[in-house]
Amino acid sequence: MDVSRLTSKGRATRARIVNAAAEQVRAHGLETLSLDAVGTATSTSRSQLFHYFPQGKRGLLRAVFQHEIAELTAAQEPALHDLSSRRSWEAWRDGLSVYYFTQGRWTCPLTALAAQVVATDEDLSAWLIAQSTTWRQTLATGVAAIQHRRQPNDQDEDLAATMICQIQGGLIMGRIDRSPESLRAALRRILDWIPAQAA
Amino acid sequence: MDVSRLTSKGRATRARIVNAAAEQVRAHGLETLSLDAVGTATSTSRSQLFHYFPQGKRGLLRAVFQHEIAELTAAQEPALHDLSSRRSWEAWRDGLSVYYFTQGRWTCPLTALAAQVVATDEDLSAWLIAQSTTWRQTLATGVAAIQHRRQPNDQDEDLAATMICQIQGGLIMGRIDRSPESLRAALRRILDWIPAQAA
DNA sequence: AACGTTTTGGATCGCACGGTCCATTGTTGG
DNA sequence: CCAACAATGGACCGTGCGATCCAAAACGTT
Repeated sequence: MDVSRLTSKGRATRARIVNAAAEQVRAHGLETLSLDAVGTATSTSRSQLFHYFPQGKRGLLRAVFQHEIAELTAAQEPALHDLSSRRSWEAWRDGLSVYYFTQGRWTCPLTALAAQVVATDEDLSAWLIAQSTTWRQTLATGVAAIQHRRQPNDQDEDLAATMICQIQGGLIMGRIDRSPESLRAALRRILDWIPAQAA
Repeated sequence: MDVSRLTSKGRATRARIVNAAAEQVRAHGLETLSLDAVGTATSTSRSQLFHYFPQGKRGLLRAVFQHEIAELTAAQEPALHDLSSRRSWEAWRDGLSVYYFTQGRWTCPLTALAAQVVATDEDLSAWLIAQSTTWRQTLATGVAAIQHRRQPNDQDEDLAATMICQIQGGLIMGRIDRSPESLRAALRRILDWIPAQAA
């Protein structure tokens, strides 16, 4: 689908579809996402869906993931790209907190969903790997930056990975026992690992 | 299904079905688990499956989860119930390592699967919550024990939760980027958090 | 106004898959 | 040896759902 060829009306419809699909996924997961339901929710017909997403459900799913990850990334800006001070790290963490706790995003197992699709969609899988790698490297750069180093070393990478794992673990455990506490705890202690800023 | 009424032959068939289902889930996830596939793999007919699992797919799934969690628990024994020494903690961690890294269990997102079913099966969900709570409490007791205390306090609980989150995060991230490295790293540093044994 | 393109409606197909049912074969205990 | 019950085979059904297709309406452009 060549998005640039779309009329503004078309773009709006497409966005409506993506939003509705994302909402349904957030609420009920991937398995129960049905094209019919999306159509009903958006008052669009079958042909529209396949018009905007020639790859069908798979294409729609890709759009949903892009949508969600874009929001996750946006929530961390602008701190994410200047993690050289403690204050900046705190801003980053607060951004994440807002993202996860407003509109109940902590129940949205984005990563768990990702773990599902990697088995069935090779392209999407590659894109997701790239995204997660970028995230980790950005954080690692931040860990290096607060120590006045420009290039992250292996230890920084490891620490960045730890932080991400901590968040993801908190998300998924919270999903299981239906409490935001694990995620909250994870975010509470996530800055404990990073070394204090050198004077 | 009253298991005690089963003939030894019947028990064997039932076990075969559960094993095959567990294997398929491990390999391809929940979504694609089909009763036909299980039947083919085990050379059993439709009626057998519904004979042993009157609740159908849902019942089969419950059995699969029980099966998997039993193995996870067994892998941590006997250390899990005497975590009063550093050596014991190491034995525990090594047990987990063996469990996850032999027969490629690190790709089996047990918890991610659990996160899926909690939405659809209330009973199974409750059971899973109980399991995870028990696990956390057992670890918390261990954290208290190595400090010569009998009762875990909130801090011990928190630490136990952290360890579990770390493992789960490592599992799911590894599933996404298709590398056992995150889990390996998580297990490598998991004992760093627990306080040194008092002299 | 006229033509090409985009957007929309909706009927229809095909099929995978969970579940039901009935009949047949095996097994066990009195 | 013979009931009673368990174990097995396999046809059959309903349906949810992704996908295809044929048009028709709306829109923009000259």
